[in-house]
Amino acid sequence: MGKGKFYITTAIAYTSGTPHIGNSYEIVLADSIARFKRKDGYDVYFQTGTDEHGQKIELKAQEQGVTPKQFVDGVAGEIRRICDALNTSYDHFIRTTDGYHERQVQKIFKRLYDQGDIYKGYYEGMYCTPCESFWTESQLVDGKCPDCGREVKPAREEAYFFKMSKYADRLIEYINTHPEFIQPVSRKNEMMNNFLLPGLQDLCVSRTSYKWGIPVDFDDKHVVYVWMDALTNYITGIGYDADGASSEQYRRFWPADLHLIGKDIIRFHTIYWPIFLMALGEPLPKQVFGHPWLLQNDGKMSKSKGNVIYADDLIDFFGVDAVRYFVLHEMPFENDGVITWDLMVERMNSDLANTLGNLVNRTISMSNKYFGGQVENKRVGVDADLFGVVADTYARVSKKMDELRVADAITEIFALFKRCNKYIDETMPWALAKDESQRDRLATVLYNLLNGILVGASLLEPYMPDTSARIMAQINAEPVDFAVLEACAEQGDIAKAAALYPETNRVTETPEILFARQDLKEIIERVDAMFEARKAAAGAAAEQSAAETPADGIDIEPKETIAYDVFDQCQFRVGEIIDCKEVPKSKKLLCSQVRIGSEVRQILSGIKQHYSPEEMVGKKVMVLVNLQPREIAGMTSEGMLLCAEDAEGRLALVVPEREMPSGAEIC
RNA sequence: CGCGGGGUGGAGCAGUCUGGAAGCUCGUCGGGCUCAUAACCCGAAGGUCACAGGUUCAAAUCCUGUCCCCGCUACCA
Repeated sequence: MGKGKFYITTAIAYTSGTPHIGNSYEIVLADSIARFKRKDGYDVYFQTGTDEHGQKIELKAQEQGVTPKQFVDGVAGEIRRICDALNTSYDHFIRTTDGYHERQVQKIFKRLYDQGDIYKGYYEGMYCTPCESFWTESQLVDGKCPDCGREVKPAREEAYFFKMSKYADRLIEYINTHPEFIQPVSRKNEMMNNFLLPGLQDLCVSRTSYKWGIPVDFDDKHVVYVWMDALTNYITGIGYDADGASSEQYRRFWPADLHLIGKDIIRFHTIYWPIFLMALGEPLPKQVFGHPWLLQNDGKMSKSKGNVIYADDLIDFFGVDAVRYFVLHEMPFENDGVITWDLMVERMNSDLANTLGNLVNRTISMSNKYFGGQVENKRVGVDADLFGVVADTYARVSKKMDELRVADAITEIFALFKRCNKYIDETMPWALAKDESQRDRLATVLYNLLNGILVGASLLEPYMPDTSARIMAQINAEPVDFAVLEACAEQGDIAKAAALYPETNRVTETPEILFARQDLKEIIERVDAMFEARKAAAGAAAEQSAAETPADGIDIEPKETIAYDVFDQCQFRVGEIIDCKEVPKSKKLLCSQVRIGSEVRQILSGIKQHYSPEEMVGKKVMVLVNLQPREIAGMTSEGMLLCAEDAEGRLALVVPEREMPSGAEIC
């Protein structure tokens, strides 16, 4: 009876900040698949969790003045709460700071080192000493550090590397013989052409530049590279042991049947992860699906604007199931989907309230009105078309789910509800009710509707579990087992599919509204109010943090001490801005004409967000005049205007404290 | 500037791989119905499938070139 096991994972969420609705989409998608597979007879294991190491988190924690662990505890808790709020049915929530995971990562690293797949070498690149950063040739700007613009020099640093090249051929072979491995297939060629076929470079799998990671236990200067740490969650979470003492659960569920991930991290999951597994001698996951993104359309999302949409907001406005319906329905297979309040309201009203909610409501009303809530199947009349749809929908949905086309699967279910609505108009129960001789036909019609709703609501359970349960309560029935629907479909037993509703049951006397229609104008007003409040809160927080800044100012990274003659090489003069324009293609640049003594120079500055061209004109400012001219955004800049910058990145031009002529030397 | 994704009736999309009568949802207009959440059902209008060439009996679909839009990135002297 069982169909075997099904192990599904989401990517583990990076705990650098609270996820917005676009990030939360993945868990809902995974949940709908997990729930479908469970109902479909599989032994499902569904894992999600959080990825909690790395430099970025170390920095964020530092900024907030807490330890990295305190920081990730907060964010991970929040992420888990959101997963729960979205009613997702994960079996295990793994954190990469969990003890069992960290121990296994260390063991795995040691084992790969012992067997020669990981070797100690040197990371070589261009190094910027003040920034403490390595850069690749392609990242350099004019051969200089892209961050600070200073000289970089070749440097090498001890690091551990993984011999990717050793396994590349085997991976190419695997990908070629398993066309279903990378989904959508369009991604497969990208990986092959860009990484595998040109030749895989060995991967640097340790870091010494930060501490917040899993230490390499035999060389504790190093921490394990975050991706190696993160990817292994898929096996450590179900009991893998690098020394061969893996759990029974691991032996049952590995390899994973589906890794659900965002399209941006396909490379890690289809190249590095399989190769790590090969090195460990473990089988490869059966399928990796890189799903598209759910984007927010109405203006750029940003915390300072206060218009980021979180899962919580949508749940407040529309309820969990409407949110689940929306994100699943709006996400096509290969292209990014869009989320707007207009679209939410439209889906809510036309699909959930009108098509589904109203169907259930009118059917129950009529059942009560004409038969006191208990409808027998009198089997009078011919309703082949309706029966065909009822009997067929499971197969259609199932096929779409096999292709991971969840949005299309839901559409199939709603096609059934639409067919039921049409059936009401075709049969006109209210007309039948006026003719006593049609009483059995009337009962048949209502029975068929209840049966159609039963089947549709049963199929809806994986996507909208609460709604499914609410419909069941209203029609007083248990969800139909998928095995029954499958059997009907396979045997072409339409008669059975048309008689699944228990006719001795009585529907509720007081049908509640499943989904209330929403007024777009009202929603928009509430949304605006919410965003305004948030914006104000963000502003207040910023002010408070500014107020908290000590009166004696801010601290910055000190530079090396320099000799006087180094300073003396720089020539600063007072310049008067006589004209200023925006650089059209740039978000940051203003182009000023600056009179310095008798000459006029063109100077570009990244201060568009702080000064308008109008207010620039007439200012006398401090100019570094003997800087080598440079092309920026297609224009020449002959010098540099000097600014002070505060902790929030606000800029202020440096001007002479009392009136000075243009061209005066600053020394 | 680099990389990626797109341009199909008013809006959002499918169809493009494997050429063969241009489809879905929403909106609009007209009609029907009154069981129901001003809901439901039917019908209509509306598209030179971004543009220009080419291949073909036949192109939204294949080939070549061009334009435009979006995301990331770069530009902060």
